Amino acid sequence: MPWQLKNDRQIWLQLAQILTQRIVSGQYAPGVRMPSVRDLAAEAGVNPNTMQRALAYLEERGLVSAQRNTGRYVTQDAQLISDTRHALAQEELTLFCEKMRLLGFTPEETSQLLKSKGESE
Amino acid sequence: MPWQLKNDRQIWLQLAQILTQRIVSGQYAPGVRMPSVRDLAAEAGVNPNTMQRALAYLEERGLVSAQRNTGRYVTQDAQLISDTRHALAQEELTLFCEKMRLLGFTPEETSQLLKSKGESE
DNA sequence: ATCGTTGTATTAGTATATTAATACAATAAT
DNA sequence: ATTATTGTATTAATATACTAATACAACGAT
Repeated sequence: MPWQLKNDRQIWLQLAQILTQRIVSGQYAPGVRMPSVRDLAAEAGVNPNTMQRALAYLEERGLVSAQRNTGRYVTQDAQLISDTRHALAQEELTLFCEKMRLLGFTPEETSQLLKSKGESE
Repeated sequence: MPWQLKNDRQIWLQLAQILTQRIVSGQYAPGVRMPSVRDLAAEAGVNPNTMQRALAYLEERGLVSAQRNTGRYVTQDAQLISDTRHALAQEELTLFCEKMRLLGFTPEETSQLLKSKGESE
């Protein structure tokens, strides 16, 4: 899975989002050890400090915890992961609907467009 | 309509997006004169240079055209406006679906969530 | 005991975004 | 003719993001 970073948003925010996605989607399973800060940074092509900031953000949310010398681990709290997943989905849903509304689409039209897109793939 | 600017993306990009939304949604009708750069900047609480950059972006797309001394006008090309509107909608749609996919939701689940949201409002 | 890896912290340097302060040419209004 | 407003351009200053280069303490592995 590539680290597709754009320059239109702060790098650490994008990193935090990608890391979170990997956790809630199960790509980083509960309880497993994550790659080291330096490895993740190298993989993503960013400075370790920037990756560290992203990881600190996840730590604030309880999604990961750092063991000072052995590494960093994904939380084992499946409920928290699930809650986070659904909260993020709702957030995306709300933002998407608002954008479509501002473009002049009704909720019905938006729903229809999404359905059409799904069927065409 | 407020100018709700965040600091997680470049200001001029946000301004350009809002201005575009106002045009494609008909809030700024085809052919009408827009407020001056300075007025728009004051209204949005940004520097005139920043607003100018956003407007230059719209001008590149042909959505507005500047009459050197009388002001700036929305294009009269209704087709261009319509095309832009649908292109932006498709773009939002694609981005949204991709984000939901990365969160671990299938297209069907995503479609269902959107439908539920619409019905609950 | 030594070495390497871990997370974390600090300081400085660089690049970029935004603001600030003007300036200018063109023209409509007076 | 003068004045005010228009879009546009320029230069400097400031704030912030990111990188770079280290350093340190803790601990497992050898």
